[in-house]
Amino acid sequence: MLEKKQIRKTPFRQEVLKLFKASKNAISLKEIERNLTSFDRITLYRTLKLFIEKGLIHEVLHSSGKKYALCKEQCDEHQHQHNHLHFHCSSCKESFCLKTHIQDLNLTGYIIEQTDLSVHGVCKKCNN
Amino acid sequence: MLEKKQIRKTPFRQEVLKLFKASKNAISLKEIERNLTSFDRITLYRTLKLFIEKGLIHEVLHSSGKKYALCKEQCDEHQHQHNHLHFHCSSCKESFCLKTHIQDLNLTGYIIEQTDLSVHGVCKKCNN
DNA sequence: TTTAAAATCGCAACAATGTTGCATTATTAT
DNA sequence: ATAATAATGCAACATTGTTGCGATTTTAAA
Ligand SMILES: [Zn+2]
Ligand SMILES: [Zn+2]
Ligand SMILES: [Zn+2]
Ligand SMILES: [Zn+2]
Repeated sequence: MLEKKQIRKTPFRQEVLKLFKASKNAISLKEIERNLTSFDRITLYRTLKLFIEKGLIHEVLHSSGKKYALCKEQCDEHQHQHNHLHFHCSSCKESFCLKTHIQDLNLTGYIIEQTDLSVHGVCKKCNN
Repeated sequence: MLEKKQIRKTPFRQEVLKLFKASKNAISLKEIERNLTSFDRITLYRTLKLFIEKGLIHEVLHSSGKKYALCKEQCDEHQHQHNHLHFHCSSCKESFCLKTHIQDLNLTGYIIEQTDLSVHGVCKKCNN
């Protein structure tokens, strides 16, 4: 998986990737740090930056901070192509990547490279 | 305008609001700081926080940092209700609030409180 | 296998932004 | 005018982002 994205395989990167694979939802920097046996802050920073650049993970933006999640689509070093939305639950604070289709946006004259749809509310589980 | 949003009128807040009124697009913290005659970092931080809480301005999220823009809709202390998208131009680095209609999202079981659509690309002006 | 090149890592150092407490000052209502 | 209330300015600290550089590790070549 790392090789496929042209990322050199190292023990630390494998551990970080393993963490992402085990995470159902997007995870914050703190959550990542908590779940690593040991880590260097800067190395982790550069690892995440590289993973993003290579199209392995993508950022999930939120007013209170960033989260990160594996890319499910065909993202690469040139572009992130996501057609899913990010749902932020105000109750459990989780951020989900949900499949959806964003309509064609009527933006004549603009070149659209990437769209990100962020939705805030209460998720299925918390709405029971 | 401040009174309408139940924000106490002070010289500093008036100057910040004036800045927002004069800005066509969303502005970053640095841009705000650059355009104030003098400022205290913490007071500015709290002013922006208050303006957001009271529904006077809204955050415009971007991977490289936040920007802020006046709310054009009927936002208040309870909720921000935006139906526009944020276009981030990779050329001029400006962030525009553009009017659009977001389709009904097929999210059965979820409670939707707020949606934010962020689009990255090249704006009209830079695409000439 | 040995060696050289290239990339990664770990640390220091610093920048930017976010956040709280508290004493002082300004605003508002009585 | 006075008292209550809120805003301000400062110190202090937390979090995250970012770069440089030497040491270490990985990869490729000889
Ligand atoms: Zn992606
Ligand atoms: Zn996602
Ligand atoms: Zn708003
Ligand atoms: Zn906007």
